[in-house]
Formats: sequence, C-alpha cells, structure tokens
Amino acid sequence: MAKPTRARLPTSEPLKMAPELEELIGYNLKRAYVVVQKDYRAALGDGGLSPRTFAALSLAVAYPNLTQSNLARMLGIERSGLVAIIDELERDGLLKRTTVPGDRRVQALVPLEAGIAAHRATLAKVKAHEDKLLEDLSDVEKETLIFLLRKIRRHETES
Amino acid sequence: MAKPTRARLPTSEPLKMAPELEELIGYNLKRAYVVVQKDYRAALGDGGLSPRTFAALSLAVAYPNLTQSNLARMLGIERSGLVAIIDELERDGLLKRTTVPGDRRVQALVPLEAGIAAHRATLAKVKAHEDKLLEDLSDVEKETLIFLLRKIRRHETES
DNA sequence: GCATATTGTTAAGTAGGTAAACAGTTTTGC
DNA sequence: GCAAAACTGTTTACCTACTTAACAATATGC
Repeated sequence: MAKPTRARLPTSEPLKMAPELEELIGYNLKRAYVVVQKDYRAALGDGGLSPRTFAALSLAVAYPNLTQSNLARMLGIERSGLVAIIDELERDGLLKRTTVPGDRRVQALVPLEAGIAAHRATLAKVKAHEDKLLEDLSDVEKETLIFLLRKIRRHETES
Repeated sequence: MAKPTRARLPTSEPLKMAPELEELIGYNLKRAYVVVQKDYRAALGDGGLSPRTFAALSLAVAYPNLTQSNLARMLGIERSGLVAIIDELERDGLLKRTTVPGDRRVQALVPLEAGIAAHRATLAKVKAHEDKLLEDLSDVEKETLIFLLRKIRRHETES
C-alpha cells in the first residue's frame, strides 16, 4: 500500500495559478504593484521617505505654496489623510506650513532647502531602484506600460 | 492695488502634476491600481467578495484540497494573513477546512457547492466590471498590459 | 531519538488610507 | 448687508490588508 497521496502541491514544483485569475487586469496590477512597492522600500531603507511621503514632497517642491486641499486632490486622497503626511514632512524640516495673506483658512506649503535636497536625493534613489528592478523591460516597453496605466488613470474620480 | 494673488491652484483649472512623478512606473502603477480597485468594489457592492477573498476562493476552487500554506504562497502573502480570509469563506459556507489522513498538521481546503457557485457568479461580475472600466483599451492593449505586468511579476519573491 | 522543520493559529503592530464631525473662515445669493 | 452655503485644516474613530513573532501540535531528517 502506497503512502496516502498528499493533498497539496509539493513545494519543489512550480506554484500553479488559477487560470482565470491570471487573466484579470486587476489581479496582475495588484501583484505587480506589490513587487514594485517592496523593491522601493528595500532600496530606500528605513530612513527613506515612504512612497506617499515622497509623492507629496515631489508635488510640494514642484508647486510651491500649494494648499493642503489642492495637494490632496492631486494625490487622489482625502484632506484628512494628508495631515499626517504633512506633519511628517514638517517634523523632518522638509517643508513648512505658512499662513496666506488673502485667506486665513489656508496653510500654504513652502518647501525648505532640506526638502528640496531630500526630494532630489530621493528621486535619484527611486529612479535607480526602478531602473534596476525593471532592467528586463526595454524603453519602449516602459513607455508603453506608462501609456496604458495612464489610460486607466483617466478614470480617476476627481472629487 | 490688486487683491493678493492666491497661493493655490484655482479649482476650475485642470489639476497639475509633478512631471517626474508622472514618469515613475511605481506611481502610475499605484494610481491605476486604486482606480481598478475602487471600480471593483463599486461594481460588486457591499455583499460581494473582496478582491483578496475572491482570489483565495478562485484558487481554492481551481485546486481543491489545497493547504493553507500553499494557498498563501500562491497569493504571495503570509500564512497568518490567510487565516482571516479562510475564516470568512468558511463562515459564509463557501468552503471548509478538512483534516487530511496523512498529515494531522494540515487542513485541506475543500470548496463547497455554494463556493463554486459564488466563484462563478463573482467571476462574471468581475469580468463585467473590467470590460466596462477598460472598454477604452483595445484587446491588444489589454494583452500587452498583462504581458508587461507579468514581466514585473517575475520578480515576485517566492518565499 | 533528537534536532529541525512545517502547519495553522493568535496577538500585536504597521501602512495607508476613509468618514464624520468640528471651528474658523470665506463666498454666494439674494 | 446678511444669512446660508461652501471651503480649509484638523481630530477622532474606524477600516482594510497586510507583517512579525510567538506558540503548540505534528512530521521529517539523520
């Protein structure tokens, strides 16, 4: 009598996948996103800016005197969710909230020199991480991928 | 004297973006993923399976008697993270944990009839949601996108 | 046999948000 | 003018989707 067949995949075999799952854009999108995000964190280390913090800083540097509301809209998140991100950037001395003469509700975001430097340094690291992770994609493939992702992004709800 | 210039973007203008951010694959990937995920949830409603639960059910249906460890590996998550997902599927009567004769550590996952039906129905809804959301992409574009995302997924860490 | 590995599980923590409410401050509609 | 509506930043509570570390029970390698 043979020993009972194992009701599982031997770990030495390649992992199988549900065929229909693998054909879904959403599933592939998520799995690819996880790959890139993990590599981002590995590349930038513990002291580095998180993806969302880097994105916020990038926009604040590119568009000085942005308000938090507008920045939240650009990032596609709620105003309330941006508060912690700005708190972190301000605490790290990368930008500061400043009052605006014409509107006392608003706090314009002014990038500081350390913030501009941190942005430049982090951008270089992020580009290096992407270049290395995606070195098996040709330039045309990368451009095509961005083109297609932007086509999906056209459905972003601009609340 | 003109009234002080507003230190923010008028909301009537199109939202600007940080140029370098828009060229990053990771950023576009995340934003596109959020679009698809939100549409998924809107399409499936409150009673529907979440993306992760649907993915787990798909694999459990495609490969009956899978163990939780193997399923977690296929999904690219930790064993501990899968427990809540299986709890939910079992609570909803979609599958059940069963003991395996040869190995008393293992709990094989057996899809129930309700689970097979729920999987089929949910798959149809998910396909409909993707078809509608991505109707502005041609079939070739969709295939290309999946091809490129899978190229990124080749870097998945198969721990 | 004993050391080592594996399985499922719990508990605690993390990341990245949303939703609702709020006070303070404009802006709109008459 | 002035009340109603809208907008800003913020706090609080909550949520989703994980991870890490530990654990007992069980199985495997040598």
